[in-house]
Amino acid sequence: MFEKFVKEVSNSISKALEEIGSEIDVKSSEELFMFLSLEESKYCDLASSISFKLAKKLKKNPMEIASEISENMEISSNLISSYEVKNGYLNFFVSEDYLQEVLKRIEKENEYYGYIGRKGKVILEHTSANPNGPLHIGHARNSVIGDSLRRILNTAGYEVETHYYVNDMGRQMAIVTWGMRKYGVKEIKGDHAIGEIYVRANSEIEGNEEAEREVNEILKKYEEGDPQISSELRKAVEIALRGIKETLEKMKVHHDVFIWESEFVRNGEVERILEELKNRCEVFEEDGALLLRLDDEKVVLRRSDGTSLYITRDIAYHKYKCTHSDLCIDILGADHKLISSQLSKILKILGVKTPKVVTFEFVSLPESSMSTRKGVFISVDEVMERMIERAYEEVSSRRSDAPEEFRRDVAKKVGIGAMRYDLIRVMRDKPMVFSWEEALDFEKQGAPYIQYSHARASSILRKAELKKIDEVDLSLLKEPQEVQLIKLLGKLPWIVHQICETFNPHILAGYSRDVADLFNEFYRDLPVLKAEEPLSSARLHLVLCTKIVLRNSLNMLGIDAPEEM
RNA sequence: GGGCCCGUGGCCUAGUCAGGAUAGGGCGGCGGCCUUCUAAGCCGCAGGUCGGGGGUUCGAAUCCCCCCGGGUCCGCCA
Repeated sequence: MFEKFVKEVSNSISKALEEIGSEIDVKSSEELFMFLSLEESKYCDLASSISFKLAKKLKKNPMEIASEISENMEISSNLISSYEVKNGYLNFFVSEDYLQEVLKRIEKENEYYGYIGRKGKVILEHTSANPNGPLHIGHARNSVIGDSLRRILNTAGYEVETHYYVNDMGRQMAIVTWGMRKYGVKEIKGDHAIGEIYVRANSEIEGNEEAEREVNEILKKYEEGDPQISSELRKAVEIALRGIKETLEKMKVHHDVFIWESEFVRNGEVERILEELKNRCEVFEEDGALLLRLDDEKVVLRRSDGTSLYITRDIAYHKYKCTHSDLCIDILGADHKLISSQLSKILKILGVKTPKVVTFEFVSLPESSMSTRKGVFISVDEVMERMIERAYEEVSSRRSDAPEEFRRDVAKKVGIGAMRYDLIRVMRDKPMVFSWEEALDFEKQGAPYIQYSHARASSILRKAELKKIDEVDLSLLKEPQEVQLIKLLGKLPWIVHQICETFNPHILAGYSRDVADLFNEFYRDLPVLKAEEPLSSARLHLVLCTKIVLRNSLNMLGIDAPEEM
């Protein structure tokens, strides 16, 4: 609803500007938003500092300009109640109609509230960790950003297809295959079993020329399609992948397609792309390898032994993704920035649309960065297990009367939710340091806090009978706690919009916490069930709307919203 | 050496893209609130050179330049 309000305010200011004779030509509402210098403000519901902007141009006092605009402004929208000029700002206020519209819309749209009419197909690739060990907490950041974006974009209206790109052709899988022959596979969760082999094989291979040669041989034979090697290597990938999938499922992370890298070699696409590149740009040989010149850097496209490289196969994969979608998104660690910019340059040469690359900084340990190869990492499995355990202790102490099954269920929802929330709440560009103390602290404002607010709202609704919204006098909701809460509830679609523009899902984490905050204040100060009619009924609808917004927000973050906890 | 990112009270963090009205939160600390809808909650107090220095501007956490600290990339690895 807030988007509508923004639009109405924009229109009013634009018209006033036209009256004054200021020339503007802005098409989209986003441009208008920027041009009119609209900002959310604590002094009003929407402020414009346009007069400051124009002051320079018109060589006039901002105050004068503001009053001039204000005098020429006409409000035709029922969503705007009033406006004022203050300190040079144009301050707009939302109307009572607006507040009621918010509540009605939320109930009407219910689980779809947050939809903003986006259209088109999105292919979103995320996680894509090499199947050479278990997912660690750094991979989890990728998964959580990717999966939250999938849910948010989907709510916005996009058709989203998520991909996990399985790197079965890399050197690391050859190393695993080599190690698997030597040590066999332990009877533990597949990804952990493969991880152990990988670490052990790596340390043994290092500096061992004989072993290095054997690994290269495995790689070459796999690419050639040698049946024996292929079946061994594929088996290793499958074992690891089975474990990874189990972990992802527990995290509530969903992938629609798992696509194997080798596919693009087998179907001849890699070869076709090399041919096309030869025709389109400067490709040359050096010591038997095939290279491409990009600006002042050189990119190797094929090894001297004839095998392909990651980037070459990635070109083929991206050609597929970008031609089969309206928007192609990659969620990648910040270390991939260079290679993805090279990839985009090559795609441009091929005349293919380029992907939107969404990067995130690493999660490290207090003492070092993580390394699958060295076996230095904290697995997501371990984090989930300990967080669920912690949550279980918590429910058990708070709800000692509740049945075991209930406590287990809540512990799982809270534990996983807390982990996801902690990974999503921080802006992607910021490096994070993982600490157990921090992870296991459920006292801070995190997922459990928001889930708890949802449970409180649910609890009230369980105890009351709800009248139809049209039969309730919503104008009774006048207390500041109520009004503020309603205003915030009205902003969910706006939040979704912002995330679609920036791919910054942490905005939603902050928003849902703010909703919980205001709801808790409302909850403390104003009785619902014990209020008199018809006020009680009106408040009940506010509780329902809050519940819907909290639930939808949590859903978009992949966090369960328990009815009771 | 070059590129990219980050640097906000003891700790974590929002705000930075699109410069504006007293820099928002949280954790930890201190002090309060359970005979009222779930206290995983609420209220109050203490705590800030927005890494440093220049510059642009009526106005800078936000834009530009330099420097410092941390991360990361610059392979016939992925």
